[in-house]
Amino acid sequence: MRDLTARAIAGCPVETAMTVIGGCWKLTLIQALIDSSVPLRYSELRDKAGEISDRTLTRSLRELEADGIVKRTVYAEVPPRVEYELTDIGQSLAPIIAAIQNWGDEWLHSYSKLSSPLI
Amino acid sequence: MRDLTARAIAGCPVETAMTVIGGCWKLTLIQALIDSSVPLRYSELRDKAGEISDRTLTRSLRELEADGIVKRTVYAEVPPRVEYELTDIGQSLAPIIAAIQNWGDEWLHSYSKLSSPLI
DNA sequence: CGGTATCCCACGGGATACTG
DNA sequence: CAGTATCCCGTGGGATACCG
Repeated sequence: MRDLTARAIAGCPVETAMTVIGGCWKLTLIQALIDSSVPLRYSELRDKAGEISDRTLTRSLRELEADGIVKRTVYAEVPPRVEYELTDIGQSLAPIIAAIQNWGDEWLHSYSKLSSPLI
Repeated sequence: MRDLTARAIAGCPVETAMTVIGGCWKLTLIQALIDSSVPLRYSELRDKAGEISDRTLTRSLRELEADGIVKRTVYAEVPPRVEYELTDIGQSLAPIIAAIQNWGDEWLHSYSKLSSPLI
């Protein structure tokens, strides 16, 4: 990827967005938080996301936190509890994700028509 | 990335879309074709995209073609001429790209407020 | 003009094991 | 419970050189 800070941020907002929400899991995690509308714990996110590995889940969440998309709250309890929720700017991704989702459906239909059946 | 065929296509349309339009250059190329509204030649796309390498440009275009997003037309002339244009499903990405672009702008503003100035 | 070929690197992501 | 640590691999993308 072209240097995210120099090119994406200075030049093209599309690339900025793709950098921030890029990586296959991030939209999935954001979607999970949108769906729940209430803060989710680490293990809840892991369950909802599917087959994500702990390492990838942690890294994705930390990047989303660093980019201001999610808010991470640690409760000093035993056993430990950590909750994740969307920030305002994170919430504002909802319509985009919905649009991408619809387009993905459309694409799938048109694609399966013009080529041999998938799988 | 989780196997694009098995998981993305079978499961989640968001991942399907991200697979098809993923990679940092694809949206940029699609955007260029949307902006022009007339077929573009290879060299025109290269100029509009910015600093893309030939190899990456060719590969991206071929993938977009394989996924039914762009149509590639070769004219048997000397010197050779190849034109690229969006398919219908490719055109339908326009609102999504616009949405992503707006979000990228928004994010940039909110982000530069909550952290130290970029660059 | 519109590509290929070859080589190389960075990084997202998985697997496994371990911990405060 | 919510992670870290370590290792490994596939792929996107750049650099350079060459071709019909």
